[in-house]
Amino acid sequence: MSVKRKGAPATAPHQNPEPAWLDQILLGDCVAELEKLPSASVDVVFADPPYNLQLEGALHRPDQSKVDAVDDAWDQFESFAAYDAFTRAWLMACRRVLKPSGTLWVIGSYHNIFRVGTVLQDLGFWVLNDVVWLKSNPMPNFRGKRFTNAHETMIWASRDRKAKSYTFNYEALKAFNDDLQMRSDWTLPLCTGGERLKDGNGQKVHPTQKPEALLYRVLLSSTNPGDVVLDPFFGTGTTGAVAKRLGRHFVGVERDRAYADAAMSRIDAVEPAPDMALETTKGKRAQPRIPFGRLLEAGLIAPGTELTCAKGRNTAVVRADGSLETGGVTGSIHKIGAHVQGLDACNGWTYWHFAEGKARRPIDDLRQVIRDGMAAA
Amino acid sequence: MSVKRKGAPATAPHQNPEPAWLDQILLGDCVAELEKLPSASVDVVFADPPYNLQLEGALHRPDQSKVDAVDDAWDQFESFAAYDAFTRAWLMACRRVLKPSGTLWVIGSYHNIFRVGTVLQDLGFWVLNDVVWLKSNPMPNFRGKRFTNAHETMIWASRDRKAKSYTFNYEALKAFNDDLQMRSDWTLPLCTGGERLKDGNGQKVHPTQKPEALLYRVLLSSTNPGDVVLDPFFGTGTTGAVAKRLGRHFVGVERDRAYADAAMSRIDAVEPAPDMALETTKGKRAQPRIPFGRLLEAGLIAPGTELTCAKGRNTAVVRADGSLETGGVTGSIHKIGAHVQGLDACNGWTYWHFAEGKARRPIDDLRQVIRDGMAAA
DNA sequence: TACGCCAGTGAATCACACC
DNA sequence: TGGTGTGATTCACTGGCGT
Repeated sequence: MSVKRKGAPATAPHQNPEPAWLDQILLGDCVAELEKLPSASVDVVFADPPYNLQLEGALHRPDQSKVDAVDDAWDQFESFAAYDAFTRAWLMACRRVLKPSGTLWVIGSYHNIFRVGTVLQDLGFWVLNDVVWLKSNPMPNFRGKRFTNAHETMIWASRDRKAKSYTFNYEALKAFNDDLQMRSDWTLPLCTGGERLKDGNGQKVHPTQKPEALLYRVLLSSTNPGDVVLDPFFGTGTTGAVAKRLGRHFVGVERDRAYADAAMSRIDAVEPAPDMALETTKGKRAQPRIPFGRLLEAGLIAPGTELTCAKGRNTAVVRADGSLETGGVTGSIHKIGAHVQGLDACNGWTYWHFAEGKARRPIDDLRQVIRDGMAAA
Repeated sequence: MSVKRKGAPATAPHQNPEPAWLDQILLGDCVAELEKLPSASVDVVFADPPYNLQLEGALHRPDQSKVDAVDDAWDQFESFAAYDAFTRAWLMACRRVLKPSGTLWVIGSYHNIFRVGTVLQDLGFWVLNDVVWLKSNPMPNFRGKRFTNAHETMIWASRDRKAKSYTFNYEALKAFNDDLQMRSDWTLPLCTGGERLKDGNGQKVHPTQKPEALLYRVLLSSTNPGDVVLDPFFGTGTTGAVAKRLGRHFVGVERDRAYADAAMSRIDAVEPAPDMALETTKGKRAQPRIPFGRLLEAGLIAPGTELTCAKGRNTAVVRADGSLETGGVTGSIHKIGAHVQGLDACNGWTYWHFAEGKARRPIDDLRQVIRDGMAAA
């Protein structure tokens, strides 16, 4: 059973006819549906499996609004063992349909990615890279109990350790990345705004829709035009939409008919236009911010150092966490700079100075040392 | 057997004597050595285990110079199963010596981190975050067959799922990061230059020496001054050096005497930061609790006073016992604050305001008056 | 039309002391 | 041990509405 696409391109009579499952969504359990495909028939797998989040109570923002948690039934597993068994089953099914030179991508978070990586290695896949998706606009940590969970991890692996010449479009990626080798960290925003599929009530159709820019990089790097990309957890079809846009074929498997229907109409609306898309997806690696604490880590300022204003009139002492202390008041370089001047705001980088011999230099000079070091590398 | 440190601070006679293993390097296999430590004796573990790299043949740069790969004997394992058994053994040993409220950090790359993460979850550790170290100056990929491997992954986990109040210096990290909460991606350079330990021939002493900046952030976030940090793969002692600098105790285990010797002289040369500079920013949670009734006792609020929300729309009257009354309903400042807004919860301290002239100020300001008085006394 | 303000929201394993 | 009550806690971005 499958969801048929409309307006599938006609196959020219002199070519091999395309298999019936191409550019389709197979409706059903992914392991069962994959059995219907011939072995060694797809070039790349991209999989976004359930993460097995283990949430307890509801979480509220500081303003008391409720966080819309991912509590769908498809994300519930009884135990790590059950999750491992599930993972093993779908990875084995994917391995069978992958061509020997094929590669596989899986995305996950710390809840599940270690399990997936271990199973995948045990099955004989060979990890080529792990790639981290750095979210430029992640949800904050509302209770102040952990670091902001600001990234997800993708594993990129070949089918076998001795895989024959898997596809990696090194030069294309380098050109894409302003003539620098593409790194294993990709900074991209979440899928929001007009790209996010909404239902008639304005509610999101799928709780974990991935941004097209992510799939764009994945497919650009590891597939060629005309390749077949399998997504065993198709959801609302981001993989299919980007595949079509880039002139790749897709096969999706999805259990939920509502997701599959949304995916199919979404993909039908896609215009293949790779050249234009390249422009919109391309982005420089965001220049990392350098917080004041970085100067302490780098040993450029030691805890206990006294900073002064340019004239030496106001002073403050640097603490290990990068906060300043003066007259019993503590805060960031900016807050304390404002405080000692009786102002609302202050640029601490230019206000505070450190002693160098008899001279005083702004701490901004030290930040420049860090930036120069990063640029030189 | 251990490597003794020089100039260990004398323990004052009236204090509990420090255990003999504190601020020492235990020379030997980490599982065997850890058996000598009492259980529940360390606050945090930082582990940089062997990576299980499986390199075949030598890797050459485009100019044919040989890359100095990590191919030391200690980094070779026969199989994933052997690596998993090794991982299980040292993680179990660490778990025994960890305090119930302790946390553990492990750093690794895609070669081993999935194995480590899985074993750690299976042993009952509870992952709090995975943190990626983004290398600002990674080694390029010379063959052009993969993405530049530009990051490593750290797992931060509590000893148990229901761990009691593990240490996370949220406010300190926020101050460190220019008043934004710290994210799970940290951009830091590799350990190079003067920080990198070299032997008499200018060769690096250890192949995978970690930058002190990385440990600075780890220890600042998850330990307090005086805590004990265990590093079961001590190497050249980055963990010990930063621990000493930040006023934390360390225990190291290292199998290789050359590494241990290099570590000990390195640590002896470290100058600890002054105690005063080790004080870090604390949030309201660290402040003593003041019940609302205390404001009435202190005469800062009189019974019968009318409180309002910030905009003056909702009102309530203070009763002599510190409860509020509005529309016939009575309860605590929090309960009534929630009630008038139709919410489940509310922080009454910030919700309710008192009149001062024409302005309204939150009752939290009055609480601060009491706290300031306590601090002055 | 431009701009400012306010409300809404995103894969989240998000208290703890006290009785 | 569990139940109860206090009260701590958010970043980047989008979209709608009002001036």
